Amino acid sequence: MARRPSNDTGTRPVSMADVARAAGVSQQTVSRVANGLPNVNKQTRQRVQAAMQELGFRPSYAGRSLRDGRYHSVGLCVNDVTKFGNLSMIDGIASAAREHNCAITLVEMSKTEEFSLAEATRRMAALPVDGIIIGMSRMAPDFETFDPLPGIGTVIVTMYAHPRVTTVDSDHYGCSLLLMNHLFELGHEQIRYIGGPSFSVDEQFRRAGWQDALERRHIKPQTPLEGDWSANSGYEAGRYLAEHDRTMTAIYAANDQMANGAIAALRDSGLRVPEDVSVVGVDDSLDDFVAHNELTTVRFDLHQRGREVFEHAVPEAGTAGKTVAIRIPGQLIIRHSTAIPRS
Amino acid sequence: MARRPSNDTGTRPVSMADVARAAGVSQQTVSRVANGLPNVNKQTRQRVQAAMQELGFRPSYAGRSLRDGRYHSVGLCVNDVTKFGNLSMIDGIASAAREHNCAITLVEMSKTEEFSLAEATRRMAALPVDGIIIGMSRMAPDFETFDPLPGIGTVIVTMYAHPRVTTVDSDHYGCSLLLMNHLFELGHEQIRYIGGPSFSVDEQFRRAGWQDALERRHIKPQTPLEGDWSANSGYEAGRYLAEHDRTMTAIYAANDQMANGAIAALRDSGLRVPEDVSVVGVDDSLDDFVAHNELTTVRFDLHQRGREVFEHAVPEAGTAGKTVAIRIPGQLIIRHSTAIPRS
DNA sequence: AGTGCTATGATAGACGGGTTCTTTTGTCTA
DNA sequence: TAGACAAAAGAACCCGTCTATCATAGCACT
Repeated sequence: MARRPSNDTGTRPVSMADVARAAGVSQQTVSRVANGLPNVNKQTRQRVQAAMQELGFRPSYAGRSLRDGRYHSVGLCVNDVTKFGNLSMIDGIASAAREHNCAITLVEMSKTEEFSLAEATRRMAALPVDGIIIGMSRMAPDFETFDPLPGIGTVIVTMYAHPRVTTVDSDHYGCSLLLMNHLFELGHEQIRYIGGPSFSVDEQFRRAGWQDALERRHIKPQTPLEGDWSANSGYEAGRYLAEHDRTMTAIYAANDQMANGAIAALRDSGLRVPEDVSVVGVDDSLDDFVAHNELTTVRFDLHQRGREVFEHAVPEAGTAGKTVAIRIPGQLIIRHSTAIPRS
Repeated sequence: MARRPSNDTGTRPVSMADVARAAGVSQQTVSRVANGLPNVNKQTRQRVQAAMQELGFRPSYAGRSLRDGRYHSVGLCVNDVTKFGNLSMIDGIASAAREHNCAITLVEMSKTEEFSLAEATRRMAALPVDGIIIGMSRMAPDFETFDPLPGIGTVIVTMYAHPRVTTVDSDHYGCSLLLMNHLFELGHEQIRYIGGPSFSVDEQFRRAGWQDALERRHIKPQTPLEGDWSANSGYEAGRYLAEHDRTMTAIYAANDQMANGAIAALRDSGLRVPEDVSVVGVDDSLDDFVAHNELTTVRFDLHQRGREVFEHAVPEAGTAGKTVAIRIPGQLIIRHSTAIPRS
């Protein structure tokens, strides 16, 4: 096979040896100059620096990594970059990584194909990473049986706890309790739920929170509706509820986009928000897209989540070892889509 | 300094030599097994594979990269992951990279600090990348003087052409022409413009397209308004126009989010869309957030852009060399926010 | 017995940066 | 002028993978 040329005339990247030859010194002296070590004659140093400049020397990442066994990058595996959850994950982790002077090696799994933790780990492990982060937005078939690779920190971003892997996530269960308590305090009892697709882990926990909150108050949860996170699916669900449920006083939509659709549907059905029906969502994601955003929602601190994820995947100093499950609480943002129910 | 242990008891990753010792074979046999080469006895192969499994062997990325001189990863530098433009860039490039069995090494520059191409290149070059992609959403101070590093493919994602670097972008100028032609054909002439922040490169080209389209028809462009891409800024601009411009029959907002805000403002001002005023946007980004999205807009093929970017950054086979400037046209999506103007 | 094949080992080298040890050179002092 | 000492520079080797030889043993077939 065509190896890259090892002679001097080819396009092989410039190595320390090349610089040394050009400057008429040994390779170690070049190393000393490159790393700012002492014991180099001032003139020699300048000569070497000039040679570096001229040849366009840049140290080989591979050589350096091979030597010190670190890559200064953390692997992140997601299935679909564009989904709000994944995007916010990338953002949060990117800022945590930058604080540690670290890059992110991003692998997007096929959006269609079945997603297994073993496969994701296998692919990440073949890359230059000091830690592995896997976003598990839907339950992986091998979650229970999965064993992390020894010798490399692994974190799964999910609400599920795992006996052998640290998991971190925003508290998708707790956010429901925050919203439901807010609605309870206003006096709502008949609170319908519009959820995301049922395979979604976030959906499962948000829905469980809604259901548990009702049952704790001995209110029978009405059948939850299933959307696909989009505003249109929220609209359809809202329309259905407006026409079929005369007792409902509030809707909890599992994300802001569906909540926004639901609000439009209610208004198209002649119902006022919040006077007739209160609506809440989750994510606080509407601001850029909707003017005068009035939706009561829960905001997650995604940067904090990113930091937690990063620091458990790449344990800085002896922090390693214990497997934990971290749930980061959200913050209730009360706007004007919720009010005391009509009596 | 504390080197990682080179003995067998430490946490040093498992190497081929370790596997060879455990399986009682030579290192070459392990290599043959690892790479699926022939001429290995079936039983020996199994023994080696068992040893690999037990020790948890995975080939060293550094060692392999050092040898083959390739990293199978492409560097991507953006300033803010969450902005629509950057997100769509990551998405498009991720899918192109996956097709080439390649990862993305993502570096997010500080959102606040000044952004120079030299600095971005310097940081990317120290990472495991076969090519460098820089998203230049605002003009870099050193754009004119910038010289790409020799020996590594470099692509800047921007509308500006560069004499020594290949640049690729969606056609942010042409999209304006598409929309303006659509409005002209309907009979509009007084078309106001709501732009993004003026430092944005996308904004500069979208605005230039609007202005040129008008001037080609000998229509004097009215003062463009400046927003910040958000729906709220679009709302304010729309409100201002509704109150101050009685002759306007159409608004071109430089993205969908502002267009959505502008529509809300027009309706709050008692104007109908599209009967009284037509509104167009760019990006086709509303679908998830707004129910019954009726906005006429331009959609860009972001995956095609990603492919172009990727393939110029990592030229597969002798494609290298020529510096080009690629502009990928958008597609006009006509919905129901545009109509024949009131006479 | 000779030929040809397969399986494996031994050894070495390339790749590039960094560390350690050693040698050379230069300067200062007695 | 000799000895002490520090600065400067070089030589060797390691990290792990892969390949290129060459050697050797074993086996089957003619």
